[in-house]
Amino acid sequence: MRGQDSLFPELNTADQGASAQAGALCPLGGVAPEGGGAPVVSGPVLGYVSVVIDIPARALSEPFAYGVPLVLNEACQVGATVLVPFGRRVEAGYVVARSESLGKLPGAEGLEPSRTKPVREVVAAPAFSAASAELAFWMSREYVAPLSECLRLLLPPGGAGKVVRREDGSYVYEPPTVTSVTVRWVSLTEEGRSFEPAERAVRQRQLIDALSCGPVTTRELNLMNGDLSATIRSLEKRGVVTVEERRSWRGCEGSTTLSSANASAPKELTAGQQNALSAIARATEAASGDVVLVDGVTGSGKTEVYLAAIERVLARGRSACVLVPEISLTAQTVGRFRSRFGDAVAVFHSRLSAGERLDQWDMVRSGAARVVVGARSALFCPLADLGLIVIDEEHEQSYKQGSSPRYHAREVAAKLAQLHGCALVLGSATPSAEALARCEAGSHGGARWTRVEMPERPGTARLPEVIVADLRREFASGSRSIFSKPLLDALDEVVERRQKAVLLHNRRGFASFLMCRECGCVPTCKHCSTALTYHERTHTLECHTCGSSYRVRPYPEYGSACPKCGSRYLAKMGLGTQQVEDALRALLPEDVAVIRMDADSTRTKGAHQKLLEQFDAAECAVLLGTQMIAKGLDFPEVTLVGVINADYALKMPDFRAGERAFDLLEQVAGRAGRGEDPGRVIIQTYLPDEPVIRAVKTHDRSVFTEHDLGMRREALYPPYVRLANVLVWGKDERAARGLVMRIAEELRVEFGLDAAPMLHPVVETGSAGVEFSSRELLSRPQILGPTPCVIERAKDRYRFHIIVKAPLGCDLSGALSAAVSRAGTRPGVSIAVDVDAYDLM
DNA sequence: AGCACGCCGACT
DNA sequence: GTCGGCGTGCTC
Repeated sequence: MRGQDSLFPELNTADQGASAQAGALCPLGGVAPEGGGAPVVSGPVLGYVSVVIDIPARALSEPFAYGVPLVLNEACQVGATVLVPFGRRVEAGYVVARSESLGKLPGAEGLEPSRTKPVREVVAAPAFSAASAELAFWMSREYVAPLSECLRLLLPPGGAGKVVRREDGSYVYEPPTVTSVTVRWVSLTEEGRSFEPAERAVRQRQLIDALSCGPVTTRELNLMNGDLSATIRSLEKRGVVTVEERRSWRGCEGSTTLSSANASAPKELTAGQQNALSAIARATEAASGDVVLVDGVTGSGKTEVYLAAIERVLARGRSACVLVPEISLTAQTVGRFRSRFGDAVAVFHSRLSAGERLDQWDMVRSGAARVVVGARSALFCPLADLGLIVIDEEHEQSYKQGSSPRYHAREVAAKLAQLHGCALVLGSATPSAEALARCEAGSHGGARWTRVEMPERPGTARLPEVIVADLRREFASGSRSIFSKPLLDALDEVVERRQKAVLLHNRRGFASFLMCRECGCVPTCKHCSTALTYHERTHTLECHTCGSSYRVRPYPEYGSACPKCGSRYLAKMGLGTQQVEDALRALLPEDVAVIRMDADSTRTKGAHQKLLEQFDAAECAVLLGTQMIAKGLDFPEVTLVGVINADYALKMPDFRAGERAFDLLEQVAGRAGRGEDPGRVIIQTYLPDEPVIRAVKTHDRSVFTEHDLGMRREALYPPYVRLANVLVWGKDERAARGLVMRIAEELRVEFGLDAAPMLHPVVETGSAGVEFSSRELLSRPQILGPTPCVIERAKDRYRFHIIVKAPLGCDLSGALSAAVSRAGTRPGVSIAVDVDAYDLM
């Protein structure tokens, strides 16, 4: 049974469903002719509801109207899950609106009441509010996604449950299997406090002692003292203790020894922090979804600003939602919120089990938790009276969902803030071009966007010195080492002074792969057109697209052979973290701890935290890792940060690569010099003249942003245009190609384009920035493609896409939706529409 | 999604 | 003549 049953006792279960059906048959009469063996009753009706059928199909993305039978009057509320007759079947659906008359239900205005069928059964209590339903409608339209998919985001974790048809033609609803759990708590009664056990009653003594500081669970008692259940029972009978069954709230435990997880309020805020707080206060006053971008250098105390702002919101009896990128959602981050707000904090992240998630969600719904800290999906949990939304590291890619509904948390949060009339706070040391452009403009989508700067670190901490190590010069001088001279010297110094260092080895997009030295081929997957990555431990080539695995060995191992020409000379390319680790161990004295943090070493639960605690506890240590170490770590003893090779991040084929590289370098640089001792950053690169590198070196973001924005303006990329990606894939190449052509054609019709894209040269007049004398600005939408995707084939499906660029004010979603629905469907061919796409491959 | 309706080819 | 292919349209 679900935990929510206590809230909704009259509902649910297969038996009740069947009896409700049988009961409904007799008194009301008017049995409909058929309906999947499920007689439909038309009887007195207490108004109508809009129901979204829980089938994620484009064709079903509009709600259907149903009557509310007398018996379901109370239960049939917005947010409830219901079973409804649908065609000759019965389906689950979600109530999104209710009204006394059909005319007042949106979308059902002209509907004949007699064509309406009654709701059959209510199977789950309301999970979302009318305001949340409105958000789902907006998302469905904005992201061209089925409404049911958007509504599912709002359901309690554990999912939607499903409708099963029985042999006899009847239907039953099977609720999700995640259940709540209760724990038995033992406590001393008032009389029990003065109870003195007999001298020889050792067990009773133990029990009383264990309970002296407050209630303890039976599980814990038995664990610490051996089986005490008999003792508990006898003392309960004598009125000394009571046993109480209480709901267990999983996902709340988990402490950390990390000192930085403690977040007692500082005595004094910096000028920047106070400034930010008053901007947030103004946005809150305005109550119209205003946005404040807190643009603060790493270590400037953004988290303290969030905490203080949340404190104010809680004091007014409202709640707050904090989004944090998945990778930095660690014990450290959560600890800071818990140490400030205690049990009022609920947490959502992907590492929680289904049960933990359900309990955290119920804590929010019950009102016990009024602060939520989580990944992007935390936006959809049922916080009542939302007073503030915070998005930390606003520029992070992970805020864009990669599967339908492909929403961006920043945009959804902005909409949510408007719906609730609360403020949205975006925090970043390296804000996205989108956020900066909106603040520059002053408003967006009817809300004010304000940027506040926090250029100073609190206390004595200073921004670290950044040294760029030119690898070309290192190479020219004959060095073949992973570490340049400046980095070697700096490492020596750290060891000598018994301090700590962080080394970033970001090899994303450049994992090891094999290459044949005779024919130059790089082995690719049979089912996909991607290069296979080489895994050292298992001697396998693995496809990261479909997961296929091929046994192979690189030269000089016996049995190595090129799959194409059979040559034995398969060379390993690329440098793994493990190799860097080996080199470090060889280099450093034995008493220096080398801790490696990457996807491999953090696979098991809690490994991430354990490694960080090791680093924290060590006297002198080097932490080596992939980008997961770049964010959020706060260790004052770190005085050196090294980047093994910055170029991997710089040279990705993506218009946001620069932004991401800048963020990564700026973030990892921010790990240095957070304490008393000054920090130093050494960046190794073959491209020292890149604006990204120059900007990090000089601590002057404008060096990068001016270059980046100029590039985006010229090449027509966001924030100057809106971008969408339409993906079409299928096993049958011709069918997929045919459909993508059809969609492109319909898009041209929609935008009134003939063939070639239209560009309008705009001459800049009277503005200060005369950098671009003649700017090419988009005046009409542009359609690029259709073309085969960069990954032409994945999991045996042929993939095509269309990229659409549209002027900022254009109704891109509407056009895409219309074009896709007119183009229709083909069997075995799938379509994904990605509005404001991040991944253009 | 799933199911009916509907309009053309090859089978008892 | 009927059985059956899957294209099109509808489900409150």
